[in-house]
Amino acid sequence: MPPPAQITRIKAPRRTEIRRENERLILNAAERVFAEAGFGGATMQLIADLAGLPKANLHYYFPTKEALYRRVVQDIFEIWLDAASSFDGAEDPATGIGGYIDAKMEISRRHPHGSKVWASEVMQGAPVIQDYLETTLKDWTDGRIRAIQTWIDAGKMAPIDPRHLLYMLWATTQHYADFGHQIETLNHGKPLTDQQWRDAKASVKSIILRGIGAA
Amino acid sequence: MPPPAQITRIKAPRRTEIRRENERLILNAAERVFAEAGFGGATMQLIADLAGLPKANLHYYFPTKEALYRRVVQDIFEIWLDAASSFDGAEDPATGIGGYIDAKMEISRRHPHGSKVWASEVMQGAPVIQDYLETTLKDWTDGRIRAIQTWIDAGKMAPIDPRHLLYMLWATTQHYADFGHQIETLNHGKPLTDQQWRDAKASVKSIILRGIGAA
DNA sequence: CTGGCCTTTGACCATACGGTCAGGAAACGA
DNA sequence: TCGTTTCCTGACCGTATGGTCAAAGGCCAG
Repeated sequence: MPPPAQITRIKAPRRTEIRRENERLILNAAERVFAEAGFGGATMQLIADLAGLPKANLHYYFPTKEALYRRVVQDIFEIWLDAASSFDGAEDPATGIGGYIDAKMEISRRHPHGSKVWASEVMQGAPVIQDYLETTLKDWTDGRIRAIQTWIDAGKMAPIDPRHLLYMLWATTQHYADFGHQIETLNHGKPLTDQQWRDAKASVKSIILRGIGAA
Repeated sequence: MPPPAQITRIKAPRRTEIRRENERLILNAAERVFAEAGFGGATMQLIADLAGLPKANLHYYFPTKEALYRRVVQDIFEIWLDAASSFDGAEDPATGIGGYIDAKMEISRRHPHGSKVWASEVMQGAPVIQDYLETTLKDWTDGRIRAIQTWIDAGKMAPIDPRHLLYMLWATTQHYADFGHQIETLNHGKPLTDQQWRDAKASVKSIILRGIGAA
């Protein structure tokens, strides 16, 4: 019979510094490798090398490759959902949707690997995050559809099907991350400059806002 | 020294019926498996099972997994480029771009697996078709940009950056294939009906054509 | 200093994968 | 029918991968 260890255990985790640091290291490496090789093509050895840790150490922090992958996808999903704040509380579609486009374009720029992992996961039928699609994403989507419908009913924008508008917003903004390599190739092999990113945002906003009659 | 066999060899391939049929079988299976598992996650065994052939038979027609994959990607690229015909010879943007949207949406519907394979390939840095991006795709893109610019100069549409317009067209239309699973999940788990596909096409065309001032 | 926990890691294992090959079966022209 | 080419396939092989483990190393409270 062990002594009453609960008292000690109940305390906040004692020394999470090393753990936090190493998990961050591993997750960063994993995000990149999963994005560049897909789940099936990624190897724990590759992730370990990129993180600068021995492979066995990865399994100390994440029991399986699947667990690590799941965590990467979840992290991205969080970031992605947070962009919704731009949407909420906006009086008119130009502000709400324009802000959403800006936010999602910024995510595509800052987290291109994450976006790719997400895209791969969904393309393959969402084997690990199907439940998220059915619950969180569905609720989120329903909410925004209602918001858009309110704008339409108030005559603030044209009567567009809100669902297809959302798909267009997702597709267009994420394209700059997921197909960044193609865009870079068509840009003389160079990444977009600050100015080019501004142009991209402006072009997207211009077309869509005018397209929904909210310009 | 062998007898002069060249005379026989020079003839058109004698019996291609079986070969053609089996290659088609294999390519169809491969397209699906590569789409659903990615290159790294796909196995020759899986493709063989889906094609209804023993694994060794695949290697008779396609020497390596890479060769098979390359062929799948090339086939998709062909189909994808052919949609350009809608673009060409159109007098005004509504016809040209509208037709292009219709054509690409139809491809997303008919070849969702191919679109996914293409997307994965590009997302992973186009390791096998980088040369296509730099040559064929670049030329194709430059040509369409000129066509769009002509429309702009003729006052037939608003002065949008043609490049970003193209990206939006690609992103939006391919989204219905690449993220088809997500769309299906948000559609009560059911694939889009004929009517819903018509609505999707109409919505996309409506927003974009109005967005570029060509409605 | 010391005891206990967290962390690290090289060595190891079972499995699954891409690919090979030899020998046989069809298919076809003559 | 015969000879030649194409096609088929079970058995096999080397390798790489995800994961395990036990022993060592480090860190901190008491």
